[in-house]
Amino acid sequence: MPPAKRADARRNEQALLAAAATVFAESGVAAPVREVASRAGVGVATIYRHFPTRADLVVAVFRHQVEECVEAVPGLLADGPTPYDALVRWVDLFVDFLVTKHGLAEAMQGEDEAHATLHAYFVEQLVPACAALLDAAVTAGQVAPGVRALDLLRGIGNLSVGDGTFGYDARPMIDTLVAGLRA
Amino acid sequence: MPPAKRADARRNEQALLAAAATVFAESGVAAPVREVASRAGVGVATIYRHFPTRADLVVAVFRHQVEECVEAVPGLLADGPTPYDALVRWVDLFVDFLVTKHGLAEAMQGEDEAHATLHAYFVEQLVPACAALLDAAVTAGQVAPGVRALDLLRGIGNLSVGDGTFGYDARPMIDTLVAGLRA
DNA sequence: CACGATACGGAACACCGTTCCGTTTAGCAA
DNA sequence: TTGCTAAACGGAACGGTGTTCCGTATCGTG
Repeated sequence: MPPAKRADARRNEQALLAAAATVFAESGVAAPVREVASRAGVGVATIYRHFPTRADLVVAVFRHQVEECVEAVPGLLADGPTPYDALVRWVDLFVDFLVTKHGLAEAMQGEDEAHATLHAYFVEQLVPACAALLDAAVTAGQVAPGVRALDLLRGIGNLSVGDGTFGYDARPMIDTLVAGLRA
Repeated sequence: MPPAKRADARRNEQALLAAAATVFAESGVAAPVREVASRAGVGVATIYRHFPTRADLVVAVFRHQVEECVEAVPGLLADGPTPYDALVRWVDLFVDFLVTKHGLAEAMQGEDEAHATLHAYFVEQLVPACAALLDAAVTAGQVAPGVRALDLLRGIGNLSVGDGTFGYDARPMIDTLVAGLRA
Protein backbone atom coordinates (compact mmCIF):
# COMPACT_ATOMS: atom_id res chain seq x y z
CA MET A 1 0.00 0.00 0.00
CA PRO A 2 1.30 3.46 -0.91
CA PRO A 3 2.31 5.86 1.86
CA ALA A 4 -0.41 8.17 3.20
CA LYS A 5 -0.75 11.57 1.57
CA ARG A 6 0.69 14.60 3.22
CA ALA A 7 -1.56 16.74 5.39
CA ASP A 8 -1.41 19.78 3.11
CA ALA A 9 -2.34 17.59 0.15
CA ARG A 10 -5.41 16.31 1.96
CA ARG A 11 -6.32 19.85 2.97
CA ASN A 12 -5.97 21.13 -0.57
CA GLU A 13 -8.05 18.30 -1.97
CA GLN A 14 -10.89 19.22 0.36
CA ALA A 15 -10.50 22.91 -0.44
CA LEU A 16 -10.66 22.09 -4.12
CA LEU A 17 -13.81 20.03 -3.75
CA ALA A 18 -15.50 22.82 -1.81
CA ALA A 19 -14.35 25.49 -4.25
CA ALA A 20 -15.43 23.41 -7.25
CA ALA A 21 -18.86 22.84 -5.75
CA THR A 22 -19.28 26.59 -5.24
CA VAL A 23 -17.98 27.57 -8.65
CA PHE A 24 -19.98 24.87 -10.45
CA ALA A 25 -23.12 26.10 -8.70
CA GLU A 26 -22.42 29.73 -9.60
CA SER A 27 -20.94 29.50 -13.08
CA GLY A 28 -21.87 26.03 -14.24
CA VAL A 29 -19.91 22.84 -14.60
CA ALA A 30 -17.99 24.26 -17.58
CA ALA A 31 -16.39 26.98 -15.46
CA PRO A 32 -12.70 27.60 -16.19
CA VAL A 33 -10.23 25.51 -14.24
CA ARG A 34 -8.37 28.64 -13.23
CA GLU A 35 -11.47 29.93 -11.49
CA VAL A 36 -11.76 26.84 -9.33
CA ALA A 37 -8.05 27.03 -8.55
CA SER A 38 -8.06 30.66 -7.50
CA ARG A 39 -11.23 30.16 -5.46
CA ALA A 40 -9.49 27.37 -3.59
CA GLY A 41 -6.36 29.50 -3.21
CA VAL A 42 -4.15 27.03 -5.05
CA GLY A 43 -2.33 26.91 -8.38
CA VAL A 44 -3.84 25.18 -11.38
CA ALA A 45 -1.31 22.38 -11.27
CA THR A 46 -2.66 21.36 -7.86
CA ILE A 47 -6.01 20.58 -9.46
CA TYR A 48 -4.40 18.25 -11.97
CA ARG A 49 -2.32 16.64 -9.28
CA HIS A 50 -5.45 15.61 -7.37
CA PHE A 51 -7.84 15.18 -10.29
CA PRO A 52 -6.02 13.96 -13.40
CA THR A 53 -8.70 15.38 -15.66
CA ARG A 54 -11.51 17.86 -15.28
CA ALA A 55 -13.97 14.96 -15.46
CA ASP A 56 -12.52 13.43 -12.32
CA LEU A 57 -13.16 16.66 -10.46
CA VAL A 58 -16.74 16.78 -11.66
CA VAL A 59 -17.29 13.18 -10.69
CA ALA A 60 -15.84 13.81 -7.24
CA VAL A 61 -18.09 16.82 -6.69
CA PHE A 62 -21.29 15.03 -7.70
CA ARG A 63 -20.50 11.51 -6.52
CA HIS A 64 -22.74 11.77 -3.47
CA GLN A 65 -25.76 12.90 -5.41
CA VAL A 66 -25.31 10.22 -8.05
CA GLU A 67 -25.14 7.62 -5.31
CA GLU A 68 -28.34 8.99 -3.82
CA CYS A 69 -30.04 8.46 -7.15
CA VAL A 70 -28.81 4.89 -7.27
CA GLU A 71 -29.75 4.13 -3.71
CA ALA A 72 -33.23 5.56 -4.08
CA VAL A 73 -34.23 2.75 -6.44
CA PRO A 74 -35.14 -0.02 -3.94
CA GLY A 75 -37.25 2.37 -1.88
CA LEU A 76 -39.12 3.63 -4.91
CA LEU A 77 -39.80 0.12 -6.13
CA ALA A 78 -41.09 -0.83 -2.69
CA ASP A 79 -43.19 2.28 -2.12
CA GLY A 80 -44.54 2.99 -5.59
CA PRO A 81 -48.00 1.60 -6.31
CA THR A 82 -46.53 0.11 -9.49
CA PRO A 83 -43.10 -0.30 -11.05
CA TYR A 84 -44.01 2.28 -13.68
CA ASP A 85 -44.82 4.83 -10.98
CA ALA A 86 -41.47 4.10 -9.40
CA LEU A 87 -39.77 4.66 -12.76
CA VAL A 88 -41.58 7.97 -13.24
CA ARG A 89 -40.57 9.18 -9.81
CA TRP A 90 -36.99 8.10 -10.30
CA VAL A 91 -36.82 9.99 -13.58
CA ASP A 92 -38.09 13.07 -11.74
CA LEU A 93 -35.30 12.67 -9.21
CA PHE A 94 -32.69 12.32 -11.91
CA VAL A 95 -33.97 15.28 -13.91
CA ASP A 96 -34.07 17.48 -10.82
CA PHE A 97 -30.45 16.62 -10.25
CA LEU A 98 -29.46 17.35 -13.85
CA VAL A 99 -31.26 20.64 -14.39
CA THR A 100 -30.17 22.15 -11.09
CA LYS A 101 -26.51 21.50 -11.92
CA HIS A 102 -26.13 23.94 -14.74
CA GLY A 103 -24.22 22.41 -17.61
CA LEU A 104 -23.94 18.93 -16.15
CA ALA A 105 -26.14 17.36 -18.80
CA GLU A 106 -24.06 19.05 -21.48
CA ALA A 107 -20.86 17.77 -19.94
CA MET A 108 -22.26 14.24 -19.68
CA GLN A 109 -22.91 13.96 -23.37
CA GLY A 110 -19.64 15.47 -24.56
CA GLU A 111 -18.05 13.24 -27.16
CA ASP A 112 -14.39 14.04 -26.69
CA GLU A 113 -11.93 11.98 -24.75
CA ALA A 114 -11.86 14.45 -21.86
CA HIS A 115 -15.49 13.77 -21.02
CA ALA A 116 -15.25 10.03 -21.51
CA THR A 117 -14.44 9.47 -17.83
CA LEU A 118 -17.43 11.52 -16.75
CA HIS A 119 -19.70 9.70 -19.15
CA ALA A 120 -18.34 6.33 -18.11
CA TYR A 121 -18.95 7.06 -14.44
CA PHE A 122 -22.54 8.11 -14.95
CA VAL A 123 -23.26 5.12 -17.16
CA GLU A 124 -21.59 2.72 -14.77
CA GLN A 125 -23.56 3.97 -11.78
CA LEU A 126 -26.91 4.77 -13.26
CA VAL A 127 -27.47 2.20 -15.99
CA PRO A 128 -27.95 -0.66 -13.51
CA ALA A 129 -30.28 1.49 -11.42
CA CYS A 130 -32.32 2.48 -14.42
CA ALA A 131 -32.32 -1.05 -15.76
CA ALA A 132 -33.74 -2.38 -12.50
CA LEU A 133 -36.69 -0.01 -12.73
CA LEU A 134 -37.15 -0.66 -16.43
CA ASP A 135 -37.05 -4.43 -16.00
CA ALA A 136 -39.57 -4.31 -13.17
CA ALA A 137 -41.96 -2.23 -15.29
CA VAL A 138 -41.51 -4.54 -18.26
CA THR A 139 -42.11 -7.61 -16.10
CA ALA A 140 -45.25 -5.98 -14.77
CA GLY A 141 -46.39 -5.51 -18.34
CA GLN A 142 -46.52 -1.73 -18.00
CA VAL A 143 -43.67 -0.93 -20.34
CA ALA A 144 -42.93 -2.39 -23.76
CA PRO A 145 -39.73 -4.46 -23.83
CA GLY A 146 -36.83 -3.62 -26.10
CA VAL A 147 -35.78 -0.29 -24.65
CA ARG A 148 -32.20 -0.25 -23.39
CA ALA A 149 -31.51 1.46 -20.08
CA LEU A 150 -28.46 3.10 -21.63
CA ASP A 151 -30.54 4.70 -24.36
CA LEU A 152 -33.22 5.84 -21.94
CA LEU A 153 -30.71 7.34 -19.55
CA ARG A 154 -28.83 9.11 -22.27
CA GLY A 155 -32.10 10.27 -23.80
CA ILE A 156 -33.22 11.81 -20.52
CA GLY A 157 -29.84 13.45 -20.13
CA ASN A 158 -29.99 14.83 -23.63
CA LEU A 159 -33.52 16.15 -23.18
CA SER A 160 -32.38 17.98 -20.06
CA VAL A 161 -29.77 19.94 -21.95
CA GLY A 162 -30.55 23.61 -22.30
CA ASP A 163 -33.59 23.52 -20.04
CA GLY A 164 -34.86 27.05 -19.65
CA THR A 165 -32.83 28.51 -22.53
CA PHE A 166 -34.48 29.94 -25.63
CA GLY A 167 -37.85 29.15 -24.11
CA TYR A 168 -37.20 25.42 -24.08
CA ASP A 169 -38.80 23.46 -21.28
CA ALA A 170 -37.34 19.99 -20.88
CA ARG A 171 -39.91 18.52 -18.49
CA PRO A 172 -42.84 18.09 -20.88
CA MET A 173 -40.59 16.32 -23.35
CA ILE A 174 -39.21 14.02 -20.68
CA ASP A 175 -42.74 13.25 -19.55
CA THR A 176 -43.66 12.54 -23.15
CA LEU A 177 -40.66 10.26 -23.57
CA VAL A 178 -41.57 8.30 -20.45
CA ALA A 179 -45.18 8.15 -21.59
CA GLY A 180 -43.95 6.66 -24.86
CA LEU A 181 -42.47 3.71 -22.96
CA ARG A 182 -45.89 2.38 -22.00
CA ALA A 183 -46.83 -1.00 -23.36
CA MET B 1 -29.22 50.36 -52.01
CA PRO B 2 -25.58 49.57 -51.30
CA PRO B 3 -23.12 49.12 -54.18
CA ALA B 4 -22.66 45.60 -55.52
CA LYS B 5 -19.91 43.47 -54.03
CA ARG B 6 -16.64 43.08 -55.82
CA ALA B 7 -16.12 40.03 -58.03
CA ASP B 8 -13.36 38.53 -55.88
CA ALA B 9 -15.55 38.90 -52.82
CA ARG B 10 -18.35 36.96 -54.48
CA ARG B 11 -15.87 34.32 -55.61
CA ASN B 12 -14.45 33.93 -52.13
CA GLU B 13 -17.89 33.66 -50.60
CA GLN B 14 -18.71 30.75 -52.90
CA ALA B 15 -15.34 29.12 -52.25
CA LEU B 16 -15.96 29.43 -48.52
CA LEU B 17 -19.39 27.85 -48.75
CA ALA B 18 -18.00 24.93 -50.74
CA ALA B 19 -15.02 24.51 -48.42
CA ALA B 20 -17.23 24.69 -45.34
CA ALA B 21 -19.58 22.06 -46.74
CA THR B 22 -16.65 19.72 -47.35
CA VAL B 23 -14.99 20.34 -44.00
CA PHE B 24 -18.25 20.08 -42.06
CA ALA B 25 -18.92 16.74 -43.74
CA GLU B 26 -15.44 15.45 -42.98
CA SER B 27 -14.70 16.85 -39.54
CA GLY B 28 -18.09 17.91 -38.25
CA VAL B 29 -19.74 21.27 -37.84
CA ALA B 30 -17.40 22.18 -34.99
CA ALA B 31 -14.35 22.07 -37.23
CA PRO B 32 -11.80 24.84 -36.61
CA VAL B 33 -12.33 28.06 -38.53
CA ARG B 34 -8.75 27.92 -39.76
CA GLU B 35 -9.41 24.59 -41.42
CA VAL B 36 -12.28 26.00 -43.46
CA ALA B 37 -10.21 29.04 -44.35
CA SER B 38 -7.18 27.10 -45.54
CA ARG B 39 -9.37 24.66 -47.47
CA ALA B 40 -10.91 27.60 -49.27
CA GLY B 41 -7.48 29.12 -49.81
CA VAL B 42 -8.31 32.31 -47.95
CA GLY B 43 -7.29 33.93 -44.67
CA VAL B 44 -9.38 33.58 -41.54
CA ALA B 45 -10.42 37.20 -41.62
CA THR B 46 -12.17 36.60 -44.93
CA ILE B 47 -14.53 34.19 -43.23
CA TYR B 48 -15.54 36.77 -40.66
CA ARG B 49 -15.91 39.39 -43.35
CA HIS B 50 -18.53 37.29 -45.14
CA PHE B 51 -20.04 35.48 -42.17
CA PRO B 52 -19.97 37.68 -39.07
CA THR B 53 -20.25 34.64 -36.83
CA ARG B 54 -19.68 30.93 -37.26
CA ALA B 55 -23.42 30.42 -36.97
CA ASP B 56 -24.01 32.47 -40.11
CA LEU B 57 -21.67 30.19 -42.03
CA VAL B 58 -23.41 27.08 -40.73
CA VAL B 59 -26.80 28.50 -41.60
CA ALA B 60 -25.62 29.39 -45.10
CA VAL B 61 -24.26 25.88 -45.65
CA PHE B 62 -27.42 24.09 -44.52
CA ARG B 63 -30.05 26.57 -45.63
CA HIS B 64 -31.12 24.46 -48.60
CA GLN B 65 -31.64 21.32 -46.58
CA VAL B 66 -33.59 23.14 -43.90
CA GLU B 67 -35.82 24.57 -46.55
CA GLU B 68 -36.37 21.11 -47.96
CA CYS B 69 -37.57 19.98 -44.54
CA VAL B 70 -39.99 22.88 -44.38
CA GLU B 71 -41.29 22.39 -47.90
CA ALA B 72 -41.85 18.67 -47.42
CA VAL B 73 -44.65 19.31 -44.94
CA PRO B 74 -47.60 19.91 -47.32
CA GLY B 75 -46.74 16.83 -49.37
CA LEU B 76 -46.49 14.65 -46.28
CA LEU B 77 -49.81 15.91 -44.96
CA ALA B 78 -51.43 15.22 -48.32
CA ASP B 79 -49.87 11.79 -48.87
CA GLY B 80 -49.82 10.34 -45.37
CA PRO B 81 -52.75 8.12 -44.45
CA THR B 82 -53.15 10.22 -41.31
CA PRO B 83 -51.64 13.41 -39.88
CA TYR B 84 -49.80 11.33 -37.29
CA ASP B 85 -48.14 9.28 -40.01
CA ALA B 86 -47.11 12.50 -41.72
CA LEU B 87 -45.61 13.73 -38.46
CA VAL B 88 -43.70 10.48 -37.98
CA ARG B 89 -42.28 10.63 -41.47
CA TRP B 90 -41.34 14.28 -41.11
CA VAL B 91 -39.50 13.53 -37.88
CA ASP B 92 -37.60 10.81 -39.74
CA LEU B 93 -36.60 13.33 -42.37
CA PHE B 94 -35.44 15.81 -39.77
CA VAL B 95 -33.49 13.23 -37.80
CA ASP B 96 -31.80 11.93 -40.94
CA PHE B 97 -30.69 15.46 -41.62
CA LEU B 98 -29.40 16.00 -38.11
CA VAL B 99 -27.49 12.78 -37.57
CA THR B 100 -25.79 12.84 -40.96
CA LYS B 101 -24.41 16.31 -40.27
CA HIS B 102 -22.04 15.41 -37.50
CA GLY B 103 -22.24 17.91 -34.68
CA LEU B 104 -25.11 19.92 -36.06
CA ALA B 105 -27.47 18.92 -33.28
CA GLU B 106 -24.83 19.87 -30.74
CA ALA B 107 -24.34 23.24 -32.37
CA MET B 108 -28.09 23.89 -32.46
CA GLN B 109 -28.50 23.53 -28.75
CA GLY B 110 -25.47 25.55 -27.70
CA GLU B 111 -26.44 28.14 -25.14
CA ASP B 112 -23.88 30.83 -25.77
CA GLU B 113 -24.46 33.96 -27.74
CA ALA B 114 -22.44 32.69 -30.70
CA HIS B 115 -24.94 29.94 -31.39
CA ALA B 116 -27.99 32.09 -30.82
CA THR B 117 -28.22 33.00 -34.51
CA LEU B 118 -28.06 29.36 -35.52
CA HIS B 119 -30.69 28.42 -32.98
CA ALA B 120 -32.91 31.30 -34.00
CA TYR B 121 -32.74 30.34 -37.66
CA PHE B 122 -33.70 26.73 -37.04
CA VAL B 123 -36.53 27.71 -34.74
CA GLU B 124 -37.81 30.34 -37.14
CA GLN B 125 -37.89 27.95 -40.08
CA LEU B 126 -38.87 24.69 -38.48
CA VAL B 127 -41.25 25.59 -35.67
CA PRO B 128 -44.04 26.61 -38.04
CA ALA B 129 -43.50 23.47 -40.10
CA CYS B 130 -43.56 21.27 -37.04
CA ALA B 131 -46.54 23.13 -35.63
CA ALA B 132 -48.55 22.51 -38.79
CA LEU B 133 -48.04 18.77 -38.48
CA LEU B 134 -48.65 18.79 -34.76
CA ASP B 135 -51.86 20.81 -35.09
CA ALA B 136 -53.17 18.54 -37.80
CA ALA B 137 -52.54 15.47 -35.67
CA VAL B 138 -54.16 17.11 -32.64
CA THR B 139 -57.18 18.14 -34.70
CA ALA B 140 -57.46 14.57 -35.95
CA GLY B 141 -57.48 13.45 -32.33
CA GLN B 142 -54.35 11.36 -32.75
CA VAL B 143 -52.07 13.46 -30.57
CA ALA B 144 -52.80 14.91 -27.16
CA PRO B 145 -52.92 18.72 -27.18
CA GLY B 146 -50.61 20.82 -25.05
CA VAL B 147 -47.27 19.97 -26.61
CA ARG B 148 -45.46 22.99 -28.01
CA ALA B 149 -43.79 22.62 -31.39
CA LEU B 150 -40.73 24.42 -30.00
CA ASP B 151 -40.30 21.88 -27.24
CA LEU B 152 -40.84 18.93 -29.57
CA LEU B 153 -38.36 20.25 -32.10
CA ARG B 154 -35.77 21.01 -29.51
CA GLY B 155 -36.39 17.65 -27.87
CA ILE B 156 -35.79 15.82 -31.14
CA GLY B 157 -32.65 17.86 -31.73
CA ASN B 158 -31.40 17.09 -28.25
CA LEU B 159 -32.11 13.38 -28.57
CA SER B 160 -30.09 13.33 -31.79
CA VAL B 161 -26.98 14.59 -30.05
CA GLY B 162 -24.24 12.05 -29.77
CA ASP B 163 -25.96 9.43 -31.90
CA GLY B 164 -23.60 6.50 -32.32
CA THR B 165 -21.19 7.56 -29.57
CA PHE B 166 -20.68 5.47 -26.42
CA GLY B 167 -23.18 2.97 -27.80
CA TYR B 168 -26.03 5.45 -27.75
CA ASP B 169 -28.65 5.03 -30.44
CA ALA B 170 -30.89 8.07 -30.81
CA ARG B 171 -33.58 6.58 -33.05
CA PRO B 172 -35.35 4.34 -30.53
CA MET B 173 -35.60 7.25 -28.12
CA ILE B 174 -36.97 9.56 -30.78
CA ASP B 175 -39.49 6.90 -31.75
CA THR B 176 -40.43 6.58 -28.10
CA LEU B 177 -40.82 10.32 -27.75
CA VAL B 178 -43.09 10.50 -30.78
CA ALA B 179 -45.03 7.51 -29.49
CA GLY B 180 -45.54 9.41 -26.25
CA LEU B 181 -47.38 12.14 -28.12
CA ARG B 182 -50.31 9.88 -28.91
CA ALA B 183 -53.63 10.84 -27.43
C1' DC C 1 -3.67 54.43 -66.62
C1' DA C 2 -4.15 56.14 -62.03
C1' DC C 3 -6.50 56.32 -58.00
C1' DG C 4 -9.69 55.31 -54.12
C1' DA C 5 -12.62 52.23 -52.03
C1' DT C 6 -12.96 47.41 -51.14
C1' DA C 7 -11.18 43.15 -49.76
C1' DC C 8 -7.45 40.49 -48.37
C1' DG C 9 -3.91 37.62 -45.40
C1' DG C 10 -1.67 36.61 -41.56
C1' DA C 11 -0.04 38.25 -37.26
C1' DA C 12 -1.87 39.46 -32.85
C1' DC C 13 -4.96 39.05 -28.91
C1' DA C 14 -7.69 36.77 -25.40
C1' DC C 15 -9.07 32.63 -23.43
C1' DC C 16 -9.12 27.81 -22.74
C1' DG C 17 -7.19 23.01 -20.82
C1' DT C 18 -2.99 20.88 -19.71
C1' DT C 19 2.03 20.21 -18.65
C1' DC C 20 6.64 21.49 -16.95
C1' DC C 21 9.98 22.99 -13.80
C1' DG C 22 12.24 25.54 -10.20
C1' DT C 23 10.89 26.38 -5.39
C1' DT C 24 8.78 25.46 -1.00
C1' DT C 25 7.31 22.65 2.73
C1' DA C 26 5.83 18.59 5.53
C1' DG C 27 7.36 14.88 8.09
C1' DC C 28 10.84 12.27 10.02
C1' DA C 29 15.32 10.99 11.98
C1' DA C 30 19.34 12.27 14.31
C1' DT D 1 16.12 21.52 17.51
C1' DT D 2 18.00 20.89 13.26
C1' DG D 3 18.79 18.89 8.67
C1' DC D 4 17.44 16.24 4.99
C1' DT D 5 14.52 14.17 1.34
C1' DA D 6 10.54 13.17 -0.95
C1' DA D 7 6.11 15.14 -1.63
C1' DA D 8 3.60 18.96 -3.06
C1' DC D 9 3.30 23.43 -4.72
C1' DG D 10 2.59 27.86 -7.87
C1' DG D 11 2.82 30.04 -11.88
C1' DA D 12 4.90 30.35 -16.30
C1' DA D 13 4.77 27.98 -20.62
C1' DC D 14 2.66 25.24 -24.45
C1' DG D 15 -0.69 24.08 -27.91
C1' DG D 16 -5.14 24.94 -29.38
C1' DT D 17 -9.29 27.59 -30.00
C1' DG D 18 -12.36 31.93 -31.82
C1' DT D 19 -11.98 36.73 -33.06
C1' DT D 20 -9.95 41.27 -34.32
C1' DC D 21 -6.49 44.50 -36.32
C1' DC D 22 -3.68 46.55 -39.67
C1' DG D 23 -0.59 47.07 -43.42
C1' DT D 24 -0.95 45.41 -48.23
C1' DA D 25 -2.91 44.03 -52.59
C1' DT D 26 -6.52 44.13 -55.82
C1' DC D 27 -10.73 45.45 -58.29
C1' DG D 28 -13.38 48.61 -60.89
C1' DT D 29 -13.93 53.16 -62.49
C1' DG D 30 -13.09 57.88 -64.26
